[in-house]
Amino acid sequence: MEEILREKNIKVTDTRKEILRILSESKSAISYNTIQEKTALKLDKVTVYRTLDTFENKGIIHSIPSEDGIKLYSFCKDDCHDHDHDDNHVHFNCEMCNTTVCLYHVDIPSVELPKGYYMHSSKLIVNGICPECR
Amino acid sequence: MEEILREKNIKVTDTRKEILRILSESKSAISYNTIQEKTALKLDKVTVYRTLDTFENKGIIHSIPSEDGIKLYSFCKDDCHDHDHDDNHVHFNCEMCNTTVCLYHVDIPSVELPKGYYMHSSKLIVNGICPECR
DNA sequence: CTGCTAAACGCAACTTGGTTTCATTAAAAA
DNA sequence: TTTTTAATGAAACCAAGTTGCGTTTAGCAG
Ligand SMILES: [Mn+2]
Ligand SMILES: [Mn+2]
Ligand SMILES: [Zn+2]
Ligand SMILES: [Zn+2]
Repeated sequence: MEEILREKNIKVTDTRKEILRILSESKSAISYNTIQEKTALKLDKVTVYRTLDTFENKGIIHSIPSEDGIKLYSFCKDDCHDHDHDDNHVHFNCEMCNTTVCLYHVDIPSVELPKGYYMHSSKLIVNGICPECR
Repeated sequence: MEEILREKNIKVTDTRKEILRILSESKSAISYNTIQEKTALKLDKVTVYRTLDTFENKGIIHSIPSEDGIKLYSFCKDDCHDHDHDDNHVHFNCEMCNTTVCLYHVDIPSVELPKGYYMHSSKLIVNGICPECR
């Protein structure tokens, strides 16, 4: 776990290790609030948000906007580098349990855009019912 | 314009006509703030938000979450009814001019989900460069 | 091991998009 | 024209996230 931080050349601190641990143990993408719920430590709000920003910029995690506008965070599985994420997988949001998971193995299909439009990236969020809630 | 309101069985008011006018004249999806910028009337914040909610619930407009978390609103072109939108088109966000447009003619492709997942709806947002900014 | 320094932290205060409450007004049906 | 019900508007509120700034500390050099 600490190795991830060392690899990315950022200082190893308790807060960072803790947030990394929580993220790594989570099966779904989680919010700032969930991180606070899951920790026994006293984590400062600003530090948590800054840590998440750092992780995202370093390509350790990526963020997904939830249905209600708040940001969810999830580990990057593929090779993501500084500011260069490779996360073109589909996200699934369950309408029952209201969790969002990364479907790392489901790629976003390419679409035919009208003339003149050029794609850099895309996000596909599928809403429905997850296996657990079925 | 007023006819839309009558059809949906909601009262015809100046605020509603104005917001409807601004939305109908806009080429891209717009935010609450843009509505305030484009009106000469003094529109109350609460009323505007409530109006947008009403319009969305009635199937007159639909909302798209922008990159930075705020809600954008755009006319529904197809047959949308109360709480039953039929807006499975792609949205395009231009990274240069930072506008989001509905690509009404580009359908969201279907994806093969892992076993146990059931889809109700999906949202696909493509980021890139629009024709004007090319 | 001991400084040194840039990076990280932490508190308070702030910003912002959006909502709640509740009293007042007005559209439109009777 | 009256009545009813939906819509409005002002104030206060809320929650997610940010800014400013002084303090601490990880990790490197000596
Ligand atoms: Mn993901
Ligand atoms: Mn649209
Ligand atoms: Zn579920
Ligand atoms: Zn553009």
